[in-house]
Amino acid sequence: MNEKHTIGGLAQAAGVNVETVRYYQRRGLLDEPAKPPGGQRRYAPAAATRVRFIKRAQQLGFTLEEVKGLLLLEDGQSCRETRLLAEDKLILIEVRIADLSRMRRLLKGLIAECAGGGRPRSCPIIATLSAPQRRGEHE
Amino acid sequence: MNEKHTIGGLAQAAGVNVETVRYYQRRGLLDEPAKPPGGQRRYAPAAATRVRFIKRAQQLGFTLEEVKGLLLLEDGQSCRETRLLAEDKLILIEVRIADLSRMRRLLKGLIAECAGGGRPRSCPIIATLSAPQRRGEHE
DNA sequence: CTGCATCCCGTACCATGGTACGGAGTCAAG
DNA sequence: CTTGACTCCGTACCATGGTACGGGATGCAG
Repeated sequence: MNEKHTIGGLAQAAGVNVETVRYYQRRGLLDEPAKPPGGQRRYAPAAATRVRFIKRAQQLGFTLEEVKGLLLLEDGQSCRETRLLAEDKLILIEVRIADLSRMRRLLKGLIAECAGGGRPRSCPIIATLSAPQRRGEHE
Repeated sequence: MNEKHTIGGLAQAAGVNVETVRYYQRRGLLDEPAKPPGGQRRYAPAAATRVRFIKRAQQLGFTLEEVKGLLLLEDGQSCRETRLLAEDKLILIEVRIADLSRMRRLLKGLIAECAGGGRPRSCPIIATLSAPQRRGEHE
């Protein structure tokens, strides 16, 4: 069961569409194993791992280009530049978390107010969130 | 300076392209003020606020359709259904935060390991992140 | 060795979130 | 009242991240 996959097997193992695998190959996120003369390609189990990683990273909001960068972390031999890359991504993630946390706080407040007494005044979320765009917060 | 804007002024005030404003109108996220017979539309300052809100929400990972939902929080008179909507969005945000937090933890670990001694073994991030996709975590 | 499932590969199409273009109308200064 | 900037509106185009399609080759079961 842990043998080398055909593209279909890989796709299934990784939980994606065959076309998606091909697409990742075209995009350079996954390399295409050499085709045995007049035959079909075979993928090592690691390929499935890689595809799953791509999917996870995407769910966290990275674009395929960014994921490509993340994948250098695995491929690159150079741990040094690799670490810098990871640090960049970390900052990116932290900014996103901070933004979302702010949004969460605001939403919670809104919900509490709404739940409070059903007062007829308009929910304050918009006014709050779109205030003069405090600089340096998520840019 | 706080007068009603033309579409260009609105776009500038909100920090977006004129075409984007039109696009939001087409998408129903912003309503188009009536055009005075044979003239040009004028937008209340609140429109800029709204556009800024849309942009912020997008940066937090909401699609325009979702933002449309969020905007009902402002538009809708009904605080009750509005609250339910907000609660849904809150859950969505919390899931995203949880995912990102996991990613952050992993990246931090990776960076620490890399920084540790420059050992030549491959960075463990990929293996870790793409582990058998523990179910119930971010689905 | 026949037949069905897959693979291969190129090309086309899709949704989302815009951006660009072009011709006609309008507004405001000089 | 001319000129230049802007508006209006429809339509076209763009990038991203895929998905679908179709014809020929291949693989594997019976």
